[in-house]
Amino acid sequence: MAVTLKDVAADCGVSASAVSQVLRSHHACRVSPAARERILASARRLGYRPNHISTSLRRQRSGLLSLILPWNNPELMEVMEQEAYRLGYRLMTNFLTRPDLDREIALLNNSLDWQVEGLFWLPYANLSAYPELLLQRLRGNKARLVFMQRRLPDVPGCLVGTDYRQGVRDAIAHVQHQGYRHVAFLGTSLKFEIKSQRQNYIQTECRERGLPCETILLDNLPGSDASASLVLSCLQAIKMFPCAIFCDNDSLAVHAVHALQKMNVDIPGQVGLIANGDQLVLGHFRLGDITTPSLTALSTDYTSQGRLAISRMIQLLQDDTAAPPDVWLPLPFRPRASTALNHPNPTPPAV
Amino acid sequence: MAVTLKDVAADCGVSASAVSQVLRSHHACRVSPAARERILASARRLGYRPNHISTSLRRQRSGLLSLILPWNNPELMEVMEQEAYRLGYRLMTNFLTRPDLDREIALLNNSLDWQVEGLFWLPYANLSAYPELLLQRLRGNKARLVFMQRRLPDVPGCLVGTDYRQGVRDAIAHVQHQGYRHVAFLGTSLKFEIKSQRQNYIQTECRERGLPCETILLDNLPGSDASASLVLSCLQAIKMFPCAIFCDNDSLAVHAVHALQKMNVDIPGQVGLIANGDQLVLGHFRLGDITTPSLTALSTDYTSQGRLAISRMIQLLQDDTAAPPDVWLPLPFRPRASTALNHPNPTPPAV
DNA sequence: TTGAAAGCGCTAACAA
DNA sequence: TTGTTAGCGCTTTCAA
Repeated sequence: MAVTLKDVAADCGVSASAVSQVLRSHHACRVSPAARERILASARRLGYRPNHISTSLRRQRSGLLSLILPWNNPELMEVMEQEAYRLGYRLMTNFLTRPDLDREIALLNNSLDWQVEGLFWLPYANLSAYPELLLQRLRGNKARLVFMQRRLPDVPGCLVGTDYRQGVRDAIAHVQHQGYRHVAFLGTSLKFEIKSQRQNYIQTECRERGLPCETILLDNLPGSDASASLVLSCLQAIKMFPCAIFCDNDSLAVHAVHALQKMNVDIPGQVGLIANGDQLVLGHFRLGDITTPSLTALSTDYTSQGRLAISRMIQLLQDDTAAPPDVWLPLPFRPRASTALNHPNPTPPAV
Repeated sequence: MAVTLKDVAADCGVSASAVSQVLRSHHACRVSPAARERILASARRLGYRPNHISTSLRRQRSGLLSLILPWNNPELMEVMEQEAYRLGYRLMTNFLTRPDLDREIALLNNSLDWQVEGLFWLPYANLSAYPELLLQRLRGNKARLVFMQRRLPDVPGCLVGTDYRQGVRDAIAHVQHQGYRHVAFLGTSLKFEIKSQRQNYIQTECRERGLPCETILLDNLPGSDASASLVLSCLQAIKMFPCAIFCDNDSLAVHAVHALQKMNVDIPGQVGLIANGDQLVLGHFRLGDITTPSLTALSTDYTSQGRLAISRMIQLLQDDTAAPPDVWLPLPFRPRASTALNHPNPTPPAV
């Protein structure tokens, strides 16, 4: 069906190796100009296209990279895919929207089965959760590994992440300065290391600044009707007003807005809201700019992170020697309306 | 480096083909139980994993599918990837956020070079824009084609789309019933067939219902600061109030909300807003539920569309004979606050 | 300057 | 029940 090297060779009466030389070699031209011309003409006329499967097998080099993340991140996907493509690689992307360890493992194995040259990975679980066989493959020096945000111990590779500590510091300083006298952390109770890390940063920062800090953990991932229980948990946990609630992701923040508004709680007067993520939505807008009130947020710069991850990968791929050092990108803090306190002495809402 | 069939064969003293039989054959067990056990044990112990590149080459069957769309659609990607995976295929996804014909062509060719078995594609340009070589490859009966929303003539394949006609009909009926006396279509002036199709539907429907209808086309894609010019175009085009503006995509709708609010135009009192798309955002929310006011919208059901596209592809892959018929999914209309007119005799805004 | 040959890892037909 | 063989399409020595 498809036109192969052999077809081109037969068409212009040379050997397959000559055709391969002319069509695919970047450096040398050990073929006579005349033959060269004939080969190029034949190839064009027949519509020859190289078969990536066979070149990958022969060269032992697939040109594939794989991205595996525990959530759907269009912004990161887009920039990484484009950068990879620009540099001659093809990125296979997989998002695990819900926690699903089996699928995560299957995807990692499948990627490795496809002989990917590199893997971008934000591991959802801890080291012990992954099968030994998989870890062996990962440790075997074949595929390069760039961890996104969180590294697995004892697995070689470098890391590109976002530095939450400074972001949290900025956020807490801001809300204290605005006059909030209480802080609450609103998260999900999933055992996911990064999340508890953020929680710790917030608690530490509040302690140092003498701000009381409550923690509210929701049992299940917020579905579309989780708002009611959410607002109740929020308000019950709040002892002093005005209170600033740090929502551990954008989704929680939107839920909180809806829920608080339904109960006529004044944002930012009685409750201030800080979102973590501030995702790019529709390619143009940050989530925090779309809601009413607009949401004060820690807005992770996934475009930079993605670009950096790719360049780190290229480094790993090019010289086998030293892994480049981990990078932690700064996390911009964006104050918006949801924490612009203008009630010096607010009254607590009637719960 | 990696453990191959040969390694396993050598390890337990049988031939490679025996190992292949035991490890990879689904049907027969022509190998003695004893040998079988030894092989399985060796494979497990050595951590054998099949090389997808070589099996694909040998079997002439890659198990790859490719999705190429002219915009970033996380919802569609997620459902299609999962469905494909469930059915034993691996989906490679590529989004072209900005119009980029060269990249689109390159991605199509690259997918075919990888010997994908099927291609899901929403062509951005018209037939004549694509090189003849590419069209030949697409017409050659190798890779199956499922067009998303829009088909290219003279290229075999089936289609899965959304039926805008009924959706538009519902929307226009709704705004007329709400009391809007004028309609405006707000779109981008990109030459993209689907868009002008929607525009036509709206104009036709308005004509039949005796509603005057203006068209506003923006020259460039809306960037973050396009709002000002946008609102001006809108308001200048409006001759009668209250006016319902049909925004051809979510992004335009959000821009319109911002712009109109900045100019103190009352939504829905003076201007009603209808969004097309109503994308799922953060996996939980529809865009129209996040904004204030909430946006009346035509909300495309990408989850159904994706699932259907995959099942169509499987049909194409399984029997070569007849292409399944095209499908047009119904397009749910969701009235929300942005068209809930409550001013019977509104005054025009001061422009 | 060229072609023959070997082989990447695997599978499937064939022969033993 | 098994091993041998011949490739899939391509690249890269090696010998002519």
